[in-house]
Amino acid sequence: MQPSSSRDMRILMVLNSFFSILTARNAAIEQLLQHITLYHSLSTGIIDELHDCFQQVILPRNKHLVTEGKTCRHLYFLEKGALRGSYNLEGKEVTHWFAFAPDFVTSFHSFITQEPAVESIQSIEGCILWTISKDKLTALMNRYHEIERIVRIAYEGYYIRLEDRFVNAQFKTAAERYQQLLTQTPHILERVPLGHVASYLGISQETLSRIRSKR
Amino acid sequence: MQPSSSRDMRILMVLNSFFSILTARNAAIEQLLQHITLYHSLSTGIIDELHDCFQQVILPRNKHLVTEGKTCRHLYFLEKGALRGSYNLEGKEVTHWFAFAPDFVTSFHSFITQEPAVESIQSIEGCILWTISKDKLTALMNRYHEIERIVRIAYEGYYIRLEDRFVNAQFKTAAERYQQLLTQTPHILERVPLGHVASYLGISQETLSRIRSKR
DNA sequence: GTTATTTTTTGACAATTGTCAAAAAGAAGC
DNA sequence: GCTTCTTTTTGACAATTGTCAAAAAATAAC
Repeated sequence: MQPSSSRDMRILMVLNSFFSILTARNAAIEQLLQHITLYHSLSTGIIDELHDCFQQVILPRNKHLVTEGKTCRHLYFLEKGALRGSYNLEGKEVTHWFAFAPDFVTSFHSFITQEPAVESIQSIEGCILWTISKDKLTALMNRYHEIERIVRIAYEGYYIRLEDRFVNAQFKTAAERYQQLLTQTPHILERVPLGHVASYLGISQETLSRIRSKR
Repeated sequence: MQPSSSRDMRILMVLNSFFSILTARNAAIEQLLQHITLYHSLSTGIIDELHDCFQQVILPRNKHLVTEGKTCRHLYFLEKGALRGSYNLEGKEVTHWFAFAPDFVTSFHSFITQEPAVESIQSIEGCILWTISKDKLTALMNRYHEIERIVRIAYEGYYIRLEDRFVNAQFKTAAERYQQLLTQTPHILERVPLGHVASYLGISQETLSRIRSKR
């Protein structure tokens, strides 16, 4: 038995986990920064501010991030994992979107209007998120034209994405929508149970099952 | 016969029409400015710039503003009249939105990405519009944080509007969608032929007719 | 490996909505 | 007024999709 070695070992483990948290933290916010850079370059002053404004959130599987009826005061960056936004429609819970890392997520209607959310957001995998309050984001946008621009550009992208889904929902048949899912976002099928995919496509689970069996 | 009086008359008429154009022009851009103010207040320097950047367009009834396949390089403010955005879906032309003055209009996908438009925009009434090119708008956004902000806020509003329509298209029945049209946007029925309203609601004209007759 | 639990598929039938064709109603031109 | 053109409604039938119930398959728990 070697007490000192055992003690060293424990210290090392503690230090190790400490550093891994730190480095994980840094690596993580780096991912957020890198994602933002896709929209627009960032000046160094702003990078420091962003470090201060975003906080990490760990969300286990099948937990609520946003609950129907409560006002959503935060924007989230999904670094790892997957989420779904769902509606309560006459007692039935329907999925209307999925988010996969890396992406920004919130209950947009509630976040924008600051009215109670009509949708819920819950994790379908264990998630790592970074969150910023609406107040802080607004302050950042007031102070930095650059941030306002990033948010504007982000909205453009989210608008187009939504428009595409609207046109599909309105004018395409169930089979066509499934076909498009297969070609454009096949990863959804690999990470989400079919029941959720069905309501995401706006059809019943049985119909989706039959569409799938026909080829 | 009184030549001088007649000449005076002619001069007066010319002057009159000149002034009426000017005042009409001013009144019109005032409407645009006032509409923008709903999003955010404007400082005086910017107001002058906006006068220079926007140009008036008169569009008679049933004319194209944006044509499928051409890239849309302009944003429009609809001061008077009504427009519809339509898709060519396997030979059939379907309406996916209406715009009524006052509102901003463009083929968003094309305007944002600068790819060829998949939709057309045409007037369903005689229209007065004010147009600004994407280049000029970008320049304005670069120069004025304020303009960037207005655009960002505008996108928020348009996003919410679209989200609402998406949820309806995806999760509500034809009758429910018609009912919502009746309560939320009844003016559409008064200004648009039923065939267009039907595809706007994502149903056939015959089905819409039957829904209407049932109450 | 066996047992529970969850997810997916299948069958039978009903409801909704679409399609095609024709009639009726309304608006516009003369 | 009458005629022409457009818009809206109606009828008959087909196609699509939903609902309920049960079986089969897959996954998780022990």
